[in-house]
Amino acid sequence: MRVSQFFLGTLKEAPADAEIISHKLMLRAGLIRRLAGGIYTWMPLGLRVVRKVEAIVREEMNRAGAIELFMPAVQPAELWQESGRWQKYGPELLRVKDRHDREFCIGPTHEEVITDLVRREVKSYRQLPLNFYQIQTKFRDEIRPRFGVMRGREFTMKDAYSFHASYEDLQREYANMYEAYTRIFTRLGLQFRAVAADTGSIGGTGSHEFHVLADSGEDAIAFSPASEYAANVELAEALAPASARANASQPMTKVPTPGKTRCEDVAALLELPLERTVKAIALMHEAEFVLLLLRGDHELNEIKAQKISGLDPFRFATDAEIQQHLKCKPGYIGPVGIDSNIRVIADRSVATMNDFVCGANEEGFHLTGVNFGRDLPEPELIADIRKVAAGDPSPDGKGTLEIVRGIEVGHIFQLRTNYSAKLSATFLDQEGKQLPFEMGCYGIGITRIVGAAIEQNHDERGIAFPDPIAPFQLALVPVGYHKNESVRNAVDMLYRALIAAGIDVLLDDRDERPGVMFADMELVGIPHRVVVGERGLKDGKIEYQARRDKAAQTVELEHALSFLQDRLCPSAAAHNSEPLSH
RNA sequence: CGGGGUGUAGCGUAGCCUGGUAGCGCGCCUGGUUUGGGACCAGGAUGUCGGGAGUUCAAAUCUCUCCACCCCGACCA
Repeated sequence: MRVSQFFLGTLKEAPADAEIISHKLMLRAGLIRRLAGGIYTWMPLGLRVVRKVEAIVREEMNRAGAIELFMPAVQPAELWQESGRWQKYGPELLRVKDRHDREFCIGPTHEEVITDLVRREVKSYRQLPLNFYQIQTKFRDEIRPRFGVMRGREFTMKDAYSFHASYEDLQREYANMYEAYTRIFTRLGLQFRAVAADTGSIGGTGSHEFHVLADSGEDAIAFSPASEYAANVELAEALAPASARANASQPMTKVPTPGKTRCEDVAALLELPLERTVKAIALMHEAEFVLLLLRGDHELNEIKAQKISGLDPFRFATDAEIQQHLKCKPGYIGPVGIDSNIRVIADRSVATMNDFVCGANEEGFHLTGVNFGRDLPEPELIADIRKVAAGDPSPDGKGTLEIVRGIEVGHIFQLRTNYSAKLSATFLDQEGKQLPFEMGCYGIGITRIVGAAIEQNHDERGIAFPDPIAPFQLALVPVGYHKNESVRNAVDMLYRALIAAGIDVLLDDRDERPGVMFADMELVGIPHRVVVGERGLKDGKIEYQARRDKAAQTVELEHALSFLQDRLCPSAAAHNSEPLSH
C-alpha cells in the first residue's frame, strides 16, 4: 500500500475527551473516530488491525474444531421472553420496534438465538458435540461507555456456543477452548493471564477470564507466583487467619476521636496499627438493617457479600438510615451496644481479633480494647466478605498472593443446561431419553483487544503494535522520493519485491519532510521500518530499524529482501487451520 | 441514575470573574524558499462562541432551561 493511495488520519494533538493512553493514541493515529457515545467508526488503518485480530481468532477457532456461522444482530423479543432475559437484562438491552409494532432487541449476546437454532436442527446425541461461533457486532447499552473502544456500546465480539450430550463432554470442550484461547492470546503477541472468574449474571458453573495485563486495567487479578493459582479478586478467597483469637487483655475504653471518621485517621490518632481497627459497613437488605464488620485495612468485596444468603440484593444504607438504626452519624458507628435485632456479619479476619478498636456509636468517640463475647455478642455470621490483598496467603496454600491489573478480553463459561432447559432445547440420548443440552459459551472482545494491545504496547512516540496485529508489518520511508530518481527507482523496486514476497508494506510516498514521515510511521505503530535515502544509496545501503530499537542499522540494498524476510516472519509458516481435535 | 467537570474554526486552547469589533498555536488553501526527525517566509479561507429563552442600548461573558461530552461509583467482551 502506498500512503498516497491510502488514508492516514494522524493528529498532532489528541481530542480532549480522551483520557486513557490507548484511546488518545487510537484517535491520534487515526485508527478510530467517534460517532456517538461509545460508538466508533473504524478508520482504514484501524480496520486492518481488527481484521488481523479476527484472522488469528478465526484460525484458532477453526483449528480447535469450532464451526463458523453468522447470526442476526436484530433478535425477536419472544426468544428473550422465553429465556426470561427480556425482563432480567434491563436497560442494557437496546429494544426497538418494527413498523408492525413488534418488539426486537439489538443482540448484546446470542445464547437465545443459537439455542433456538440448535433446538430446531439437532435432535440426536449422534449429532453432538457441536461448537458454533461467529464474529459479529454486538450492542450493549452500557451505563457508562468509556475508554473509547475498550468499553464501547457497539463492539465486535467473537462468541462461540457449544452443545453436548453430557457434562463430561462439556468439560472436555471447555478445556479445549481454554487451550485455544491460550494459543490465540499468545499468537496475538500479548502478555495475558487466565484467571478463575465469577460467573456473574450469565449464570452457570465454571468460568475463566483471560486478561491482558496492563496497569490501567479495570479488573484486579490475584495470583500466586508460587503456584498456578490466579483469580479475579472478585472471586479470590481470603482464608481465615491461621491463629485463633487471643484472650482479652485490655478493658473496653471510650476515647475521644473528634473528626476522625476513617480507620486510618483513628489508628494514626491512637498510634495503633490499622490492623487493630474494625470498620462497620451498614447495608440495607430490603427493609432490614445489617452491619458488616471488616478489619480497618481491608476492603469489602461486594460480590462475596452479595452471595451471602439473605443479603441478596443489598444496597448501602443512607446516612438517614444509619442515624435511625444506630442513633449515630456514619464515621463513628460500631457493633457494640446496638439493638440485638440488628444482624452483624463479621469477616473471617475480624472474628479472630481481640482488643480491637471500633466506633462507639457516639459522634466523636471510638472504643478501644473491644472483645467479642465480653463487650458484645459473638457475630451472628462469620463469612469471607473482603477483597484479598497483596501478601495474603494463596487460597491453594502455596505462597502468597500478588495483585496485578488486567483488561478482560476473553471469558469462557460452562453454562450447563441454563438456557437449554428454559428454551426446551433437547435431544434424544442413546436410551431414547429426552435431555436438555449441556452448553458452554466462549467470548472474545475483538475490538477491545485492539485497545488492550495498545495499552500494553506504547511509548512516548506512539503505538508499538505487536507484529501479528500491526496494521502493516513494514514502513518503507524514502528520503527524496520526489526529487531523486535513483532513490525512487530503488524504492519502487524494493517495494515491488516486498509485495511479491507477501510482506504487508506501507510505502510513504508523500512529498513530506522525513521527520513528518518518521513521526507518523512511529505513531501508527508499524513494527519495522526501512529508510532509503541518497546518502546510503551511494554505497548501496539502506537503513533498517525496528519500532523498539534505539538506533538504525545499515543493510546492503541487494540483501535487503532476505534480511527483511528473516526479520518479519520468523515463524509465519507455523500456523494452519487444520483441526487438531474432533 | 447519583456526584464532579467541560462545551469558543478540523484539533488544542485564550477571552468569561469585571458585558462593548472573537484571539492564538497546529492543521487547511495559494506562491516561494527548503528537504535525514513534526521547516521557513509572504498571503488567504474557515466561528449559529452547544441549542433555546431571558436580563440589557449591547451577551462568548450575567440568569434560567434543555442538550452533548468527559471523569468518579453500581455493569461486562
